[in-house]
Amino acid sequence: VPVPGQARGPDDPPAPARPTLAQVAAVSGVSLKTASRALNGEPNVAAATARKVQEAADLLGFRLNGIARELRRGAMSTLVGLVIGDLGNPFYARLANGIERELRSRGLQLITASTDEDPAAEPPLVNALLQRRVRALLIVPSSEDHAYLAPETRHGVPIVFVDRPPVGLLADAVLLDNRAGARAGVAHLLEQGHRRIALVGDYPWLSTNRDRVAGFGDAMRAAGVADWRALVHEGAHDAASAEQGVAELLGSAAPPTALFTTNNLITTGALRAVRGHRPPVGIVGFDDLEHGDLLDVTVVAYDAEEMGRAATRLALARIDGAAGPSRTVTMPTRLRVRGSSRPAAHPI
Amino acid sequence: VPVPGQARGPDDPPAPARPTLAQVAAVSGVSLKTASRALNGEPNVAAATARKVQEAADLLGFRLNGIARELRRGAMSTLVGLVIGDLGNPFYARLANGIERELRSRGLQLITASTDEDPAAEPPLVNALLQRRVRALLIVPSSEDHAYLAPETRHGVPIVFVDRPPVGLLADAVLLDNRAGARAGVAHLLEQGHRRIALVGDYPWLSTNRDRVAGFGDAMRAAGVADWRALVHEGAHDAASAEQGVAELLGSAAPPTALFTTNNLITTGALRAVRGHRPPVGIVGFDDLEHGDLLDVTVVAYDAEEMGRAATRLALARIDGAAGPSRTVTMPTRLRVRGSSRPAAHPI
DNA sequence: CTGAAAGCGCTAACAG
DNA sequence: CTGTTAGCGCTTTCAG
Repeated sequence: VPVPGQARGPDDPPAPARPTLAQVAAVSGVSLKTASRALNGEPNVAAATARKVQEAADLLGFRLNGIARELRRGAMSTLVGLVIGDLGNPFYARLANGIERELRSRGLQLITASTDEDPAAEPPLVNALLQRRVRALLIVPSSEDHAYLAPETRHGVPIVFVDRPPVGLLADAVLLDNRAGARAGVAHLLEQGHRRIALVGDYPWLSTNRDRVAGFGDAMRAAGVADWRALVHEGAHDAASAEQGVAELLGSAAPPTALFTTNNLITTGALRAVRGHRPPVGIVGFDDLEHGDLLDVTVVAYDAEEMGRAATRLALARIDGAAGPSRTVTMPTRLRVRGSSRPAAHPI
Repeated sequence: VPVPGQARGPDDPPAPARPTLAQVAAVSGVSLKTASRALNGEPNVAAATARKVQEAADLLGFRLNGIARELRRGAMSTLVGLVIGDLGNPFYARLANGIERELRSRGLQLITASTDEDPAAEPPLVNALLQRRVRALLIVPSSEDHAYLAPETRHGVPIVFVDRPPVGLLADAVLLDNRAGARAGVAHLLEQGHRRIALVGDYPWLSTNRDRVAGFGDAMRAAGVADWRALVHEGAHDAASAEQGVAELLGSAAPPTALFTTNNLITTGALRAVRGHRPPVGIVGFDDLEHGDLLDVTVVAYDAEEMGRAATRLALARIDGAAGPSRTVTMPTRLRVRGSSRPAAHPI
């Protein structure tokens, strides 16, 4: 219930201009600098003066202008920029969450820009963030060449790549051990007796996808499946296209007995497609799912939030002046075996 | 592969100070203002001059200082602030995604701050955002009194409340029809023959929870279940506590035959607790789940991303000068019936 | 303990 | 088409 007299809405008269420090100083009868000192809690201000200034500030509804302050203090904000695909993808959301948490502990704030995975959208967004003088930049790159960022690193803006490595640029990065993770997941399916394992993958130009396909190949070759390339089906980029792709695979002449899906969205689509299918189709997916336990699906898991934190720590270290060569942190994955990788119904 | 000579890393010598517009002007042999015009694509600049300036800028690695620009242009940024619980919750992530998309179409950028649902964390975060002179503020409030924001609305910063209404303040808001949604969900369970339906709820002081409990009461009373209050179990705030709570309920002397869970996290916990339980326990949950279709769970659904967009539109309208009384947009919910609300095994 | 002056990097007015 | 002057709101010298 709104408190009459205190509460008020957007219906009231237009905005009076915001009071400035000069006005606060005038009202409280001190100089600009004294007002500044008082409001910033600096020492060497008489208690009575400080109180007077504070009262004037409250009366006027004064709020320090952070833009002016930053300009004066050297045009460096307390903002850290993040460029990602889209926040709607749980992976990105968890990543952003980890980053935000780590930043918060340092009094920094996160500013997010989404590319929708459009490579052309990346440079303008990065540019907008740099223009805003972000303290550091975290990027899950969608573009294929990052040489355009070189002038920036030269001016001391730390840039950290997350999930996908930089191309044409040396920079800090936090990556996953995609190849080993995929290899372990596929090896597990092979151990269960599967041989005709189809890989359902994302766009082939994504480095993560390439590495996961490579891991798939490693495992298949090791198991003596020579024609594994014929089992690779790339090009899905969301749950819907993955679902359709898997449906087609299952309807083909020699359907796979198991699937290796290279990311969370594709796994979701695949799960939809195989629902109720007889005989059951084995599945191992890369990326943990929101409800992976309830869906009883075997996954190659890792801690996306920790990835975000690790990337942030790299950036913070650079902000703190850490020099030295660029570092790459590779995060491990862990095979989380659940019901979906059940023994093949019809081992060959 | 890094391109030698172009690529470089953080290992190189310390950051030369960033060049300013004055330096670009000096190098290209024009005045400050001409350089400004050229770089901003303003008219009335000779093509040759523009080129010269651009070259100097590229050479120096010049990047316009957005902070100085904003200060000069009136100390109003192109930032919109969002204060939410945490990005890790899929609901918040979807909301943020919708907001970000809507903002992007207007060239505005999103800055996010998480409270972790801690009421005390809210005011400082809001303050930090206002100090940064955000163009508008979107809040999913966790605090219980928003009178402290009154001075801000008076200075023309549009504030929009999302998901939960403001208290002690008149402001625009986008809310859900929680009560009707809950009523419909519970009515559906009643229609399936359930009578002993337990509500598993969040903290009782959350307005959304209160409204959903009220809707539960509406439906139960209408069905003649007088002692419905005894079936209300509030206080869960995450999946783990909900799981434990439900496990206890199911182990009690007179276990419920069905559950109404008041948000996504609680539904997840409940699903874990009832897994494999005999006889099966009916479930209707508020909030759609990431994999609701695969989990075959009946939910009271709504479009969280659209909620974010609607809230952003309200804010944009105010930015564009819309006056008038504060508006509240109430978004409808939709009962999405799936398998988990199966007929009661033992109707009373 | 307090104040006056200078200036962060840029753009808005006004001249030329 | 181009240049000069002023000043956004604040903090930082440097003097009292």
